[in-house]
Amino acid sequence: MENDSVTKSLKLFIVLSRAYKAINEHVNKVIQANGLNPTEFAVLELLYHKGDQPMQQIGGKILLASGSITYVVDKLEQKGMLQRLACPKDRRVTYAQITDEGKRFIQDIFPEHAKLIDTLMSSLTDQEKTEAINLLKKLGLPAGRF
Amino acid sequence: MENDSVTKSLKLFIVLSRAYKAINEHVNKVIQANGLNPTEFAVLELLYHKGDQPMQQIGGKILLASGSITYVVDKLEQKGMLQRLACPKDRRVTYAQITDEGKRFIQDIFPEHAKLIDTLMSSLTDQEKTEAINLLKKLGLPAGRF
DNA sequence: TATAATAATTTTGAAATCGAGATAATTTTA
DNA sequence: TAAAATTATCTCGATTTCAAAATTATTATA
Repeated sequence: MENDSVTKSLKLFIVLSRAYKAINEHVNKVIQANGLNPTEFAVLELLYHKGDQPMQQIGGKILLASGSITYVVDKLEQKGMLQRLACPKDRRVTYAQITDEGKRFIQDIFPEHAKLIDTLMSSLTDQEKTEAINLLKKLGLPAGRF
Repeated sequence: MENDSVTKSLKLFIVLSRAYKAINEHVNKVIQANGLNPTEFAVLELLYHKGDQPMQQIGGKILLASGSITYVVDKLEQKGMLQRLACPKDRRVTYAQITDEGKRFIQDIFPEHAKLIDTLMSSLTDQEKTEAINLLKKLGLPAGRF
């Protein structure tokens, strides 16, 4: 049938959404139980693993509007998890930098976070995870560029 | 390495999130360009494809808090896309039913919606889509049950 | 049959997100 | 150099969402 391709794409869209939501629901619960919301966690983890970031960049990586970045960074600053740092070279730019308290938080949380994700993924073998990673890369990279 | 499994799970979580968000971003844009938000579209599509639903059930299928269902159903009702229907057997229950206008809307939109998704998925062959569907099913179903 | 427990929906107030516009700084162009 | 365009951040108002409590209806229990 000629529209089999479309039908299959729709099916893939549905299972992709379900898998993402099912896993995320659990992950978010644990994050929220630790006093942050998913966006705050995403920002903090970004700073922890990738170092200081201009506010701008954060929006691009976490997929967040500029107004929302200001809001989330405010929240994390109030909680003592990060601090703003003026860029000496370009006075329009503000860096967000994780504090020692923020680092401790991530260090405390991350093992549990990683373990939960591994558990949620345990229905796949390592081989299948590799296949899924490759397929999803092939799917996600071009879609992000459209 | 013993923690390779965890590392791989984390990697899979990241590419899954990216693929989902990249695709969804585009899909949502088209939906919003047609005057509904993604949640409203999800509810309407559910009613179109699965028939009348008690408000309750909608929340379970779309993953939405009960207060939000009331809000979204109000919105769709104001737009003439659905109507509330009292359940004769149990007066606590209200069904949501898509109207003719709602049906026309979905019929108008759906081909474009499906085509967009097919385009966004076009980096995979049909064979790869089938593999991805199977892997994501295997991943999502158990994760949903935890 | 009362009473209590459960269930479905709605209301309410707070939090999160967006988009558009404002402000300030930098870069490009004439 | 001066004006215009671009860039980064922030502010503001509106929308969407959630969580908890309120309301109404049903079912189970004493």
